[in-house]
Amino acid sequence: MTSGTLVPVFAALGDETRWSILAALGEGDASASALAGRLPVSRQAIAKHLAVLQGVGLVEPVRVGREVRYRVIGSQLSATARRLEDIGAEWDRRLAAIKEIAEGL
Amino acid sequence: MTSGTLVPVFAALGDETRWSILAALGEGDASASALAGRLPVSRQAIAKHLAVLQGVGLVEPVRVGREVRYRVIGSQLSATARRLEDIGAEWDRRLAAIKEIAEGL
DNA sequence: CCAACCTGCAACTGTCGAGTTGCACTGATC
DNA sequence: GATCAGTGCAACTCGACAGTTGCAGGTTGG
Repeated sequence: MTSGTLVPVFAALGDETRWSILAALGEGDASASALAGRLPVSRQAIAKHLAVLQGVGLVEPVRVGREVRYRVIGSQLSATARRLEDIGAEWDRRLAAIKEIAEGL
Repeated sequence: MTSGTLVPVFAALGDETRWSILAALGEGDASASALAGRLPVSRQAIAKHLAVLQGVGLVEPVRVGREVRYRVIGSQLSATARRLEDIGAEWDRRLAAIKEIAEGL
C-alpha cells in the first residue's frame, strides 16, 4: 500500500539520521525522548524525523502510558524493495528490447 | 557495488524530476539537450540531475559525436532493491525475535 | 573559415528541510 | 494537589539543493 507515493519513501530513506533512528528502533520500540538519549540530535529533531517516517508508513506510534513509543514496520520496507525490484526488472526488459531494435533485429 | 553508499542512492531516487528523467531515458538513450526538450526544466537543471544520477551509478554517459547521451543502468536499480529487501527481511527477523522476548518466551 | 549546436562552468535566487531553543500542555506519581 | 517526565506546537537559523540565466569552449557541417 501507500502505492501512489513511492518517491516520498525514498526521500525519507535518503537521510542518514533517519537510518540511525530506524537502526535504533530495530533494537526495540522506543520513544522520541529515549532516542534522543542515544543519538546526537535533539528530541524535537527526532520527533520530526519520526513524523516523516510515520508519514510514509515506515514506522508506527504506540502509546504506552504517557509516552509514545515507535515501532518499525518491516513489511513496508520489504514492499518498497519489491516494487523497486519490479521497476528494475522492467527497465532491464525494456533496455534489452531497445538494444535489439538498435542492432537492427 | 557502490556498496558503502546506499543512502545517497535513495536520496537520488527521492526526487520526482529525476524519476521523470529516468523514465524518459527508459525510452532510449538521450542527451541533456534532448531531455530538456521533453521535460519542463532547463538543460542545466537536467545536467545537474544527470550528474547526481551518475554519481550514484544509476546512469552512464556515452559520447556520440559531439553530444553526450545517457543510459540507465538497470542492474544498479535491481541491486539496490535486493539490498533493501535484505534489510527488510533482517528487520522482520529481528522484530519477530524481540516480540518473542517481549512475550516471555 | 564561419556558423550552428551542444556541452561545461560559474554566479545567483528561492525554497525546502534539518536542527535548535523556548514554552505550553498532559499524564503519572507521591 | 503539587511535581516531574514526556509530548506537542511555534518561531527561528542555517545550509543544501533545485532551478535559472549568462557566457565560454569545442565539434561538426556548409
